[in-house]
Amino acid sequence: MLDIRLFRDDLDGLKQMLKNRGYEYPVDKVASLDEERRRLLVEVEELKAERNRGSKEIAEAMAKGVDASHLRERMKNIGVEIKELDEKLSMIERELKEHLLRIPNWPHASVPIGPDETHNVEVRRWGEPKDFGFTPRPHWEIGENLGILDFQRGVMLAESRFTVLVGFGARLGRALINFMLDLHTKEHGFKEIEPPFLVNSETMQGTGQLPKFGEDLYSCSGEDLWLIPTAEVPLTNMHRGEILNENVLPLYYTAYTPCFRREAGSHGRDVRGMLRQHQFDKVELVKICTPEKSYEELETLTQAAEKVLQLLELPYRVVCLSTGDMGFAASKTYDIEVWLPSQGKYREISSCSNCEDFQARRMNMRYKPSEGGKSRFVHTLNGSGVAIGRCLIAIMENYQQEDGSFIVPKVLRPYMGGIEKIG
RNA sequence: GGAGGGCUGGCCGAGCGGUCGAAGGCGGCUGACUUGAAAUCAGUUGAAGGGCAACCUUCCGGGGGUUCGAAUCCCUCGCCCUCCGCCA
Repeated sequence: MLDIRLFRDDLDGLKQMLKNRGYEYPVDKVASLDEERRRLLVEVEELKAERNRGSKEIAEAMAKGVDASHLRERMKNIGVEIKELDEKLSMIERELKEHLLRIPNWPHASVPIGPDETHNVEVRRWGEPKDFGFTPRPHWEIGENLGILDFQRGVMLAESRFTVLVGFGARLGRALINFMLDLHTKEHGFKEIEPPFLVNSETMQGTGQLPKFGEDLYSCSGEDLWLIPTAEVPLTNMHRGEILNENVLPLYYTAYTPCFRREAGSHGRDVRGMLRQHQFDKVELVKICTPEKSYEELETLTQAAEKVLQLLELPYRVVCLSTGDMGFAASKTYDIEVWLPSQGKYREISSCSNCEDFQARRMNMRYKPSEGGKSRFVHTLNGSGVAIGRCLIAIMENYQQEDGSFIVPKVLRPYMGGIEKIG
């Protein structure tokens, strides 16, 4: 949620910002609603002040035994007026809030301006794509041949975009989860959390999934519960509505959770294999910090995610998303893209964002500065550290051998009972 | 699912329909004492919105109602606790 003051002070800047993001929004309407709101507020507050004075007078008159019926009559009329204005006001406030909840975050000045992913800027590369000496197979071939990925049964049990991991496939997934959680808790200072996988709509609104993106979520019929599309949702909402002491900041949280996404807008994309699933595992990283530190924290958050790929010895690159490619809640996002030999492309495996105070404002999550003064909104950041399924794909493809087997990365072997090769 | 009890400021906790944003305590902050700290004493300390400001308004789980006036009375929803039932 943006600060309503932006609609008063920088309406033109706001319009340009939305244009950069490829959004259309009637911001003039929002600005005039805000004006209307303030006009009504002044009006109704004056009446309330009068009623408060009048009520006090009535109390005093009654104490003295003086008749106050004429005053009561007048206050009664004012009461009716107040009620009407209050109703009008709360309608406008609801409408205003509804608008604010649907307007995306303001990108940071350092974000490249452009309509889509073609304007993303590569920041750095790590590792060298391997020269195989044979045509590398896609992960679905490797996985099916080894009997560790079962796509048919995924469809049979659920529907398309569900996969069953079998035997060493399942075990490798579990190894990756443990490896990543150990790394982030032991080396990067994150606290491990196991949050609910279903959350209520207020929580979904806090991070920005609702009200605008409900069609991307799975919900439970007859209950106000939604399946989380990422652990970012429960982790970031951990302190919703709280005023934190500055000395507890920054907070670093990590969690393994499954993630559930309808993938409503991606029919026909990545249908083959398990690159894009309705359910996938992920280890997530979340930071809650002061505004002064958040961009520094974004760099170290991204580096923490990169460390996973470095230890797994998977080639990757980091790109800074352009205004048109960024998510709704983000001010700045780095995507980490891992090399997929079968596609000859780098593909997203992690997305690290600074949301500044956009989510904090929705969640009303603030901190009390140590040096005193008014409480301020915290900044929130999140990043995948990293997606398990896509990591599994990257390992199978980058470590594949000509005979159809693949090598287990060294750092994972302790988690795999010492197994060095699958197949 | 059944029965009962509760929800008040950062935390704990009192509160008669009017002078209650709310006693008291803890915590925080400031000062005194101290070489410093602790202890002690004194003072101070909620949030949001509107306004240049003085100031005004709102907030006692959410919503609604009664009333000139609601933390206080009524209705409703939510959550928490205790007991019973069921259960990994």
